[in-house]
Amino acid sequence: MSDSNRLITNKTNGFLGIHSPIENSILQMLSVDVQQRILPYLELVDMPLGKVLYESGELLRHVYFPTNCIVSLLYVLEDGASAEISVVGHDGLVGVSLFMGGGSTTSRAVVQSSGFAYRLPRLRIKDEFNRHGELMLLVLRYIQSLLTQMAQTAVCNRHHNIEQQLCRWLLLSLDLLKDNHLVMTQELIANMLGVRREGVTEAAGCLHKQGVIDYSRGHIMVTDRPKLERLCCECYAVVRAETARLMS
Amino acid sequence: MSDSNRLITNKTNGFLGIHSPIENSILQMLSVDVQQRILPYLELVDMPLGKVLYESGELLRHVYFPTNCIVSLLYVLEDGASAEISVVGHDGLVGVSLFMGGGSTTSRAVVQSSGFAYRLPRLRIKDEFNRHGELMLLVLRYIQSLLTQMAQTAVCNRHHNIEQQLCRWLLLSLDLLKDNHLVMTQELIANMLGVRREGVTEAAGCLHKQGVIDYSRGHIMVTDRPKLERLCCECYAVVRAETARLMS
DNA sequence: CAGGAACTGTGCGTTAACGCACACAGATTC
DNA sequence: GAATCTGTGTGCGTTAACGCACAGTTCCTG
Repeated sequence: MSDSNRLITNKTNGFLGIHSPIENSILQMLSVDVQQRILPYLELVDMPLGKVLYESGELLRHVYFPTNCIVSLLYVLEDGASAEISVVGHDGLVGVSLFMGGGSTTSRAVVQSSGFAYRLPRLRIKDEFNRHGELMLLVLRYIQSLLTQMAQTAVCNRHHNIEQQLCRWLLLSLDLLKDNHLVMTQELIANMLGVRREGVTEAAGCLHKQGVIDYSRGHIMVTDRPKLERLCCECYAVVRAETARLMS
Repeated sequence: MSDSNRLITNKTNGFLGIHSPIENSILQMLSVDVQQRILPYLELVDMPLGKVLYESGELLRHVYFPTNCIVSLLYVLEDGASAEISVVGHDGLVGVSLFMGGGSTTSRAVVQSSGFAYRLPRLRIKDEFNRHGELMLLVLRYIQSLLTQMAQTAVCNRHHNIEQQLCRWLLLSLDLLKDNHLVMTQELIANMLGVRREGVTEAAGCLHKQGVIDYSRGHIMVTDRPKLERLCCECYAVVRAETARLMS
């Protein structure tokens, strides 16, 4: 893991120059006023694959605004079984429980796709939230979209098969990336979906046969997105529409 | 349904006298100041079994503070399949999306156990929320406990069997009632859990054989709660602990 | 009190996902 | 280029839940 981290850092350092906080939708939607208040405290951080932003029950120290990375919120059971309940990218932020008074959650936040994020110390973001201005309104709306995503995931877990869920997962991830290329093993996807690795292999095989995706050894390319959407259950469209309504 | 509604109303009218807003934890936790502001607009409403407070996508007109009733938040799929993602009683409120700016959610709220609730018109509660005082802080903490409950439900759906989930459901419902008696058919429980009615029948039969519950025709009595907790998956305890931490 | 509705019990065959074991192939290391 | 590691493919038997059909039982209603 440490080797791949170093690799990612080296490879991506070159992009530091083009990075800007406005690559995150929430930061971008703030007025110049607010931006000027928080910009001095924003810190650009590397988000290598597998990095854990916080563990269940742990006090949150920062709120993260992803730019080109993806973060998964995972619930892990005592026996190690897990399930992803939400996925956050440039359209959101990680650490909502800071705003709600809990200071911690029962979930774990893990980087699912490497990249960068801006982060702000706990106290700074709380100060801004406590002005009860734009940031608060935005965050509240974002929390509602989070609720929607979690609820839809719960129903999807219950009623839809692995292939449908894989489609949903691919589409949600794809929306957070610039291209149609995912760096992700089937093993990790299985952890996210809370199913067996073999189940993902089979589902991915089906999608490949139908000409929807290509993949090999930790790389997935979506080659026919429209078809992917047709094969998917309704859950993706519901989440997408509600998120658009709330965050537009 | 209309007949049973009338019956419930008649039976419970006698209790109207002892009803008070402070039977709802959130209303009770508010200072006299806030209470005095909102009390004039609080309306005691009958909550008969099956009453729908709002449908998916519908604009919310009131926020409800249950006293002795239980409300389920259900997600319903296009094909009619459903799953309960949260259950609300005297410890919470129904209609959080009013506070978050959405005005509606993709879920449906249904009375799962008849009783009463106090409700407040949309604009009144928004006014109070916008003072950014106690009510806001309480609501935010409540929203976080809701997030926890939803997430745990999602994981439980994925990894635990029907019997364990039934135990969780029974315990969560029991905590919201004064006694150990539930008025609920296996058919309805199946809808909540998103499983077959026969599956619930089988699980309930197992619990009965083990001396944990008695039931017949829409009535369930929990006779050995400690044992019920032992048979349950961890999900109940996690939710309960986190709710206690947040709302104490 | 007869008829019907609502609720629960039971017994199939079917299916999706599981757990496990192992084979195979691309990538990395020495 | 041999050894090794990581990621993927595959083939079992097993299991939990499903879908369906129907029987039995209690309760309500006319």
